[in-house]
Amino acid sequence: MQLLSRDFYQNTNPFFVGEQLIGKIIETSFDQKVCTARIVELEIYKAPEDRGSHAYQNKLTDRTKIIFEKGGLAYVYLCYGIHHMFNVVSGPEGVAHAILIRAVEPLQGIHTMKSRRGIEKEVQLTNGPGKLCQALGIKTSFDGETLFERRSKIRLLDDGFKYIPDDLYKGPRVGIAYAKEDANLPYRYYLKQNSFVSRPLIVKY
DNA sequence: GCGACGATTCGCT
DNA sequence: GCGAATCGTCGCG
Repeated sequence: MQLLSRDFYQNTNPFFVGEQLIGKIIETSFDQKVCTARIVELEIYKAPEDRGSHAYQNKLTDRTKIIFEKGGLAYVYLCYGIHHMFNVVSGPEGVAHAILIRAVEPLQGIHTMKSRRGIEKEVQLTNGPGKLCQALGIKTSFDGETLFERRSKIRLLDDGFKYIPDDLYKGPRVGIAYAKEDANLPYRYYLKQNSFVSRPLIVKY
C-alpha cells in the first residue's frame, strides 16, 4: 500500500488523473476507527470552462478557494443541507480542477460504515456521493485536508490494483442539468462490472 | 439582511 | 416516480 504522491495530483490533465484514481483506495482514520474503500466511480469538473463546476469561469469565493490550491487536497462541501460531497483537488496551483468521488467499494471497517449509515445492506453503504461520505465519516471539517500525508484524517493509496481499460465506462455526469450542453460531456467514469456504482446505465432490450 | 437553490437521499404512493 | 428534508453559499442591492 503506497500513498499517492503530491506530484501525482498536480498533473495538468484532469482526465488522466481521473483514469488513474479509478481503483485507488480511500482511507479515513480518526476516533480510532479506520475505514478503507476502493474508488469505482467519479466525475471530472474541469475549470474554468466547465459550466458544471463550482469554479466555472474561475469563480473565486470562500467556498471555492480550496479548488484553486495545488492538487492533492480534499474539497468537501454540503449539498441540500444534508449530504457531504468529497472531491479530490487536482492540477497546479491556480488551476481549479476537481474530481467528485461518486461511489466506492468498501474494503475495511465495514462494521463502522454500517453503524455510521444506520443500515446493514452492504451494497447501499457507499453507492452514491453522499452515502460514501457518511460511511467513511467525511465531513466539511475535512475540507482542505491533504491527501498525500500519513498523518491526515483522509489519504489516497495505491495497492497495485489494475482495471481492464475496456471496463471503464465514460458518460454524462449526473444531476447537473443546469450546466446545459456541458451536462452531456463524458466526464463521468465508472467500472462497468462493479456493483457499487450509483445509478448504472440501464441496458434496454 | 433575505430569498433561492443545490454535483442527493430516502420513504411513500 | 415524486416530494420533503435542511442549511450553507451566493447574488442582489
